[in-house]
Amino acid sequence: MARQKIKPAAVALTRQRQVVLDAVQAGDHHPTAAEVFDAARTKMPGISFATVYNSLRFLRDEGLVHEIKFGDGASRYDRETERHDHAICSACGKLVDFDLPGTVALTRAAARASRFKAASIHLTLIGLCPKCRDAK
Amino acid sequence: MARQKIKPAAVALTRQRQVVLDAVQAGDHHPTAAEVFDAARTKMPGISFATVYNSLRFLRDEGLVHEIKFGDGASRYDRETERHDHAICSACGKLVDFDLPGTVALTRAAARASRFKAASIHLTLIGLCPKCRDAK
DNA sequence: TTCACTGCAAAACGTTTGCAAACAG
DNA sequence: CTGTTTGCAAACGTTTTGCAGTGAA
Repeated sequence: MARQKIKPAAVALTRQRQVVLDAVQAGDHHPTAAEVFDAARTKMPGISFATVYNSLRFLRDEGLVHEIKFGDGASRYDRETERHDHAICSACGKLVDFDLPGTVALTRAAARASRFKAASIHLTLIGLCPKCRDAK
Repeated sequence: MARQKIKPAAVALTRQRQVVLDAVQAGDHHPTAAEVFDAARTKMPGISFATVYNSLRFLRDEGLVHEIKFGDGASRYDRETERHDHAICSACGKLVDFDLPGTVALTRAAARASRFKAASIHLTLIGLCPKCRDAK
């Protein structure tokens, strides 16, 4: 299968993996695997479900995409791979990334309270997105 | 099916639901549904998988237990129903509850950063539990 | 009789895997 | 030729559901 480079010194990706990566990186959509599959299909009609899953796993392991797992069913995939936080709208389900300042101190406080040696911290806010807040 | 009260003015529970509730409340184990099923079976050998699941959903909806969903497979059930945070050991998988002081201010900061109207905030620390930290 | 709950088996869901064929190097 | 990746279908683990039967009021 043909490979292509994205950039010099970047990982070489197969066409399938490139298509999957593009699907995740298009928009700040946080698509599920099924949505990635649909998007990938429009670019490469023959691509299979298994390949999309395998590719997503590969890209996640390579650090090229971020997998977000909330309890609510399917994993979502995020083009943002740096540490960040999430907010979910309880009305419309919208998921947005945001960055909370001061997470270093927060992590230290959480480590103290839990008596764990902290590696990372995940913070999720449940609430109403601006649109749903205004709609009320 | 026989019912029994836990306390005056508390919800009346069927025997099955009581057994499931007991299984969750025994220890700070954070059992999965499958573990609750096993524990419930020792007290009531005939109880079915479906009934355990239905009971857990019922108890969760009634606010008697707390369901914790991390991405890693099965839901865990927590006897602690008040707001609190979780720490997971990346080495042994141990899950502990803890309480971070100052979450009101934290929620406000997260709401500001995300532009959401906050309802609740969930914080999870990944790291090493005391035992695994010492074992290194 | 009425209504909720149980138990069983089957379905549903998201995800992973076994395997043969296709491909790249 | 050798190792990797694909595509298909089938399997997996978790959870829910359809439905007949049981129990409580």
